Amino acid sequence: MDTRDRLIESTRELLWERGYVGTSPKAIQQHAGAGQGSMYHHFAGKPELALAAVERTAEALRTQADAELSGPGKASERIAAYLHREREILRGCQIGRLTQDPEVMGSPELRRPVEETFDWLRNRLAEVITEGQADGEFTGLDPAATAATVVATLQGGYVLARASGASEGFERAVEGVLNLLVRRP
Amino acid sequence: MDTRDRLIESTRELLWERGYVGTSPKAIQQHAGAGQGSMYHHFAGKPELALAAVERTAEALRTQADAELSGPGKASERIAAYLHREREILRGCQIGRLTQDPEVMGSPELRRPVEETFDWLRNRLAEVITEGQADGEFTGLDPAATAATVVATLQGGYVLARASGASEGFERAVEGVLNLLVRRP
DNA sequence: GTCTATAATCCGATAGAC
DNA sequence: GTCTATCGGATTATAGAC
Repeated sequence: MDTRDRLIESTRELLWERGYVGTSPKAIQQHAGAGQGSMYHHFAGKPELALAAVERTAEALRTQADAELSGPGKASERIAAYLHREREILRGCQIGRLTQDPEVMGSPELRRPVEETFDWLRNRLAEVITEGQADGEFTGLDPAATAATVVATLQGGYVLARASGASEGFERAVEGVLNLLVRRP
Repeated sequence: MDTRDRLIESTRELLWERGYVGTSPKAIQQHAGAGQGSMYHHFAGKPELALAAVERTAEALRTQADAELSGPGKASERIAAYLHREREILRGCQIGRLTQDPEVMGSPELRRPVEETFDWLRNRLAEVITEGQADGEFTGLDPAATAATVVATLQGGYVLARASGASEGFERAVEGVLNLLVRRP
């Protein structure tokens, strides 16, 4: 991994941990083992570096999600697999946390990959729900609204877990939405 | 409103907008129309002022939520009223946003009111769900898990709305979870 | 490409006059 | 109580040597 790559990876890590406002160029340089001159040779400044990091993270998240959602099994099984995927729950969502950052949301460039990621995820989940309905699952549900609920449960599950410092809140929320989706009396 | 109060209210506003890391004492002073000496006369520093602000916000949130959840109507109607309450959706949740702040979560004092707020809300919602089950609603659902899902949907709804810069994502998520809860075929 | 030096500004806080 | 002055350190760069 060359210096440019280490800078991007360090930025991804620090954005996840501390957000954009809380991440300084100096901290990135130290984490990457690079000097100031090196960072400013590869990137014009903090915003450009953050954009490279966010875009890489967004693509990784999409790839991971699609692996579960386009895998084998019934629609409900694929959604359950996605929700139960191994996650670093207490660290939160790498993309979702950026929505709390005023400087990210205030920059159209930095915000675009965040918006696109959630748009993609909601659409993909709605497709899977529609596929399930063709098999007799999820009867009577609106795919778009239900997809939004599933994504929101995930994002909110991270909030509950971080609030209590334990993953239990996340797991309860996921258990609850799966019961609502699948075990419909 | 005296100076001390204006400092607390300004801190509440800025914590909501920019979080703890993104809020400087200087910004608080300017927002409150107070000088440095004035702020440091009333509070030992930024952490003490933030604690006063967070505690006041937590209590306000609890009071608001309890007004809907302990109001008139069936359990499902009270939950719907709570979810449909007027909110400044694009500004996000004043308490939930703090879970993304590493310095808040790293301070046991600042984190306690955040954790207590979510504990209280989950418990209160679980009680309401249990009341509904006594009336034949929510059959077959686990109250604790379902309560976690409802709270997570709200918190995640804010994330979806902020990601797209429009409240539609929030409203979809709420619509989806209410359909799952109430219109159970 | 990477390094060190330098700089203007801001940060969180203290001191002391009024 | 509130104000201004001041502080040491961090931030976000730029300049220029190597």
